[in-house]
Amino acid sequence: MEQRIEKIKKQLHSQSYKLTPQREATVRVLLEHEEDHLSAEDVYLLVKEKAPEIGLATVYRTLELLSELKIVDKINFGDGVSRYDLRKEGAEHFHHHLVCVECGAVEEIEEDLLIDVEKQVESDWGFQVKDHRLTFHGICKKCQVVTVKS
Amino acid sequence: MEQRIEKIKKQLHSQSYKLTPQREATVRVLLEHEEDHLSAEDVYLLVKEKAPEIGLATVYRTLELLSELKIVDKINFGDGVSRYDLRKEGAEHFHHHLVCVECGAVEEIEEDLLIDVEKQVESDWGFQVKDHRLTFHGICKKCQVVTVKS
DNA sequence: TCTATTAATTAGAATGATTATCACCTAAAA
DNA sequence: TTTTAGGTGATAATCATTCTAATTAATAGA
Ligand SMILES: [Zn+2]
Ligand SMILES: [Zn+2]
Ligand SMILES: [Zn+2]
Ligand SMILES: [Zn+2]
Repeated sequence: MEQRIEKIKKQLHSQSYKLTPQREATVRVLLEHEEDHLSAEDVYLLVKEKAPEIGLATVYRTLELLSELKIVDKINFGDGVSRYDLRKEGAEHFHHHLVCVECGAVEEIEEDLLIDVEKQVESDWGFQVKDHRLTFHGICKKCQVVTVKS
Repeated sequence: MEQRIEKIKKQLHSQSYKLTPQREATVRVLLEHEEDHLSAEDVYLLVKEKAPEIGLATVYRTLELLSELKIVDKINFGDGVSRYDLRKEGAEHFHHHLVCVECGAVEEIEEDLLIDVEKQVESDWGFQVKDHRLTFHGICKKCQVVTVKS
C-alpha cells in the first residue's frame, strides 16, 4: 500500500503535480477497492468517510488527473456512469472485463488476450495501437448453473 | 435500402412493435449515415429535416427500442454522449472501432477479430460470451504520416 | 520573516444528456 | 361504437459532470 502510494507520488511529481491530502485520500480509496469498479460518486462517498471536507469536484478533478497519468482507467459499462479502475501493479496494458448480463457481476481478466489481434490491426490497418478497451457481455459461470437448474 | 427497412419492419413486428412513420424516418437516417457515429441529438436534427414534427423523446425511445432488438448498438467513446451504430447487414457480432487520439477519427473493423479470444474466454473462464465491445485507441495512418513529416 | 504568485480546493450554480410524465392521438379489437 | 393498448410530443425532472467565484495552502523571492 504505502509503496504504491509512494510510487504514485513520484509519478505526480514527475509532472510537477502534488500529492495533496485530498488526492492521497482518493488514491487510498481506490487502492482499498481495487476489485470494484467505482463511479466518481462512489469514490466521493468513500473518501468523505475519511476526509469529510472533500468536495465532489475535487474527486472528479483527481480522477481526471490520475486518468491522464494512466494511473487509473476510465471505463463505461453502458449505465450512464463513468467508472474508474486502478491499473494493476506493473501492468502496462489495461485489463479486460466480463460483464454478466444476468446478475451484473464484473469479472476481470488480467492476461493480455489482444497481443495477436493488435499485431494484426497494426499490420492490416496501419493503425498504431496505444491502448484498448475490451469488454465481453455474456453469462457468468454462476448464472449458467442457475439457468441449468431452473 | 428498402429491403433493409423491410427486414427491420419484420423484426419489429415479430416482437409486436410497429414501424411507425417516426420510427421509419429514424431508421432511414441511420441507414443514410451508416459510417458515422451519430448521437441522439445528431439523429434528431437529421430526422427533423424530413419529419419536422418529431420530438426528441421519440428519437430516444426509438433508438432504445432498436438497441434492445440488436438492430443498433449503443456505444460510448468517452465524450459524454451515447452514439448509435447500426449493425452491418447480416453481421451478428458488433464491429470494432479504431479511435485516433490525435484527430479523433473513428475507423470501423468489420472482421471479427475475437473468435479465438472468445473461445479462450469460454474455456478458461467459463464465461458464455454473447457480445463484445472492442475499441483500440491509437494513432491512425494519416496522423502517423503527419508526425513523421513534422 | 513578509509578501507576491501560483496551485488547489470548496460549495454551489450551471450545463447538458437522458428519462419520466402526462395529455392527446391513433388503429385495431370487441 | 366503445374499448384497449401502444405511440407521440412537449415539457419537466433527474442525474452526472463541469464551471465559477471565493478561499486557502504552498512556494519562492525580497
Ligand atoms: Zn451472472
Ligand atoms: Zn476492472
Ligand atoms: Zn488521426
Ligand atoms: Zn461503428
